[in-house]
Amino acid sequence: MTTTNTAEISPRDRILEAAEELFARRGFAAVGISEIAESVGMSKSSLFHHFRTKAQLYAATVDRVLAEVDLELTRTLARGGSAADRLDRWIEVLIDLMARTPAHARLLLRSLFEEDEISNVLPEQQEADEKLQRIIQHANNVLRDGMAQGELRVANIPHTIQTLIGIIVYHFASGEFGDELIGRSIFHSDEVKRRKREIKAFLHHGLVIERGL
Amino acid sequence: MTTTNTAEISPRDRILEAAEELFARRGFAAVGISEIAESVGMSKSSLFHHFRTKAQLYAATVDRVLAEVDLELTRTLARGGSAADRLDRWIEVLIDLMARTPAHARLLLRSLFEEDEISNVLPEQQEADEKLQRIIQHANNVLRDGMAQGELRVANIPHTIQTLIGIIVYHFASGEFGDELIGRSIFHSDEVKRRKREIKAFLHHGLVIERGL
DNA sequence: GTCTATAAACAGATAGAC
DNA sequence: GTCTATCTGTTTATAGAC
Repeated sequence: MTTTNTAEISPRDRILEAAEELFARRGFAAVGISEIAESVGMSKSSLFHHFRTKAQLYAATVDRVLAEVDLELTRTLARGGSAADRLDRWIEVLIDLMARTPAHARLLLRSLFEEDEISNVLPEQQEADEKLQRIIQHANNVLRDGMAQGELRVANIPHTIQTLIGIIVYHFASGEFGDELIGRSIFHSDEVKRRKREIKAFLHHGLVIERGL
Repeated sequence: MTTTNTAEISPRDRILEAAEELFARRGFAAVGISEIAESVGMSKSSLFHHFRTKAQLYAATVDRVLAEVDLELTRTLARGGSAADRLDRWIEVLIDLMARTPAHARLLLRSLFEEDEISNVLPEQQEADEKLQRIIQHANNVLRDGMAQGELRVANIPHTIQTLIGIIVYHFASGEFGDELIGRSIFHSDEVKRRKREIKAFLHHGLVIERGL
């Protein structure tokens, strides 16, 4: 058994994990390299051996999250089914991912609404962008199919995607505010289940009761 | 006519306006005092004459946004009407506010999902918190009334509030990503109208068409 | 691959003149 | 109320030993 034991976590991945936790919570600018190094139990210099700049580390961190999201969504959609079923699974998988790794939700929200905090020409940044495009394309395809086949109400697709992101990603990124509003941790198992039920009910019935019925 | 001419904007407000624009776009940590000072055409020291610390300036900036949101929501809800009508107006007013001042949406989203980036004991922070509580309480009241009177489907109220925030605030805070997804500026007048229509349709009909109908 | 030491730039904040 | 000059600490990043 040499150093290529797959059971051991590489220094690179330990750094990425610590970086995700910190960047997710406080954002790129508020987190120092020394803080990440301390959290992972290394010196700053060792960290710079694995990532040349802070920006590159951040981009790699975001890329890693988007890769996981893209992978799981691609996998569940490949199973096929009706558009309504695939939409259900797209939502379910995304929620499970956010609920399992709270840092993912926050970092994903940051990657959506923070203006490019970093140079924008890093290869890691471009790869992350492509993954984000694929994630959105998945939703696009499902919604298009569902509307074409009469399973979904005809609506503006990009706006519908924004609505889905807002309903799912914002909620699980809302941290202390969300906890206080909901009354307990938004990541509590029962509360995650409740979120799924509430979203499903919203998608099926809306909120306002039609007077004409 | 002395220096108390109300038509002139006070240095304090000019600072707050410049700070909002910068903090909204890049967050507390990424914006330097000198940058704000330069943007407003002052030296750092002059800025420190009006606000003792950067944290206090940030808290005052957030407080100012929440005060405007709270004021407009309180005003529109005071006009009364059915719960469904008041919900419509709560949404309409919030959207108009976000659409009119893009920085508001981003700063509001930050105040919701960023963990207290500042000391948490500043009076400005506490005032902002109270305003946020009032904004949420408005939604709480409207939803409670609507469900009690059969105008709204019975749903979990905190989760419904999270859904409304996600649908409205996240969308208008989504910046470049939103623009790219939608295909033009999310703040374009027609696109804001479309957002209102899409949200209203979602609230009235959901997204999924029931097979049993 | 990890470390100590350090460079170079910049941050928030203060002193004190005008 | 605004300025210039400065203090003090921290930042990202590098040099070079082991």
